[in-house]
Amino acid sequence: MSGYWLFKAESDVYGLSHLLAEKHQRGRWDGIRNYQARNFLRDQVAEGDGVLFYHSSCKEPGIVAQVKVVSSAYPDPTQFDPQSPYYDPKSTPDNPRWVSVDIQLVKAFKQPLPLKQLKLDPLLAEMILLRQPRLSIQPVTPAEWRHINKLAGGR
DNA sequence: GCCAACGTTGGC
DNA sequence: GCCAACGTTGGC
Repeated sequence: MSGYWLFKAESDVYGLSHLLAEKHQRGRWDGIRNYQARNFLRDQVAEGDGVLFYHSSCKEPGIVAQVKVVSSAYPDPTQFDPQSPYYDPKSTPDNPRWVSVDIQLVKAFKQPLPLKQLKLDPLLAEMILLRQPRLSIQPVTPAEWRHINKLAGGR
C-alpha cells in the first residue's frame, strides 16, 4: 500500500450505509467537482491505497471506516449524464474533466472517530482535515493513518 | 489579470 | 438556518 487518503462525503448522499449496501461493499467514488481534489484523485490516488472514509454534514461528523482503492482513476460517468446532478456540459468523452475511482470497504470502525475528538488530539493537529476543511480528497500521513486506526481499535 | 459578486461547503 | 472560508465566474 503506497498512499493514504481521506475521502469525504455527505453521509446521506453517499455514506457508509450506502457502501454497505453495495455488492461486495464495493462502490464508485464519483461526483468530485473540485480541481484540487480531482488532481489528487487523477494523479496520485492509486489502486491499493488506503482511505479513511469521512462523513460530513451530519449530526456527528467524523471518520467512520477504512476503505481501499480498487481501481485506477477513470472518467467519472456522471459528468456525461444530463440526468445527474454532477452533469458537466463542458466535459466531453474525448477530454473528460472529472475522474472516479472504485473503492471497497476494509472495515467499518467499531468506534467512529468524531471530528471533535480528532480536533483535540495533538498527534493529528497537522491534519489537512483540520486545516483546510473543505477539501474532499486529501492525503493523510503514514503517522496519522497509524494513529487513527489505532484509535479506532484496529490493527 | 484583477477583483467584486456570487455560489458552495460544512461545522455549529 | 447561519455564516465563515474558500472556490468560481465574469466584466473590465
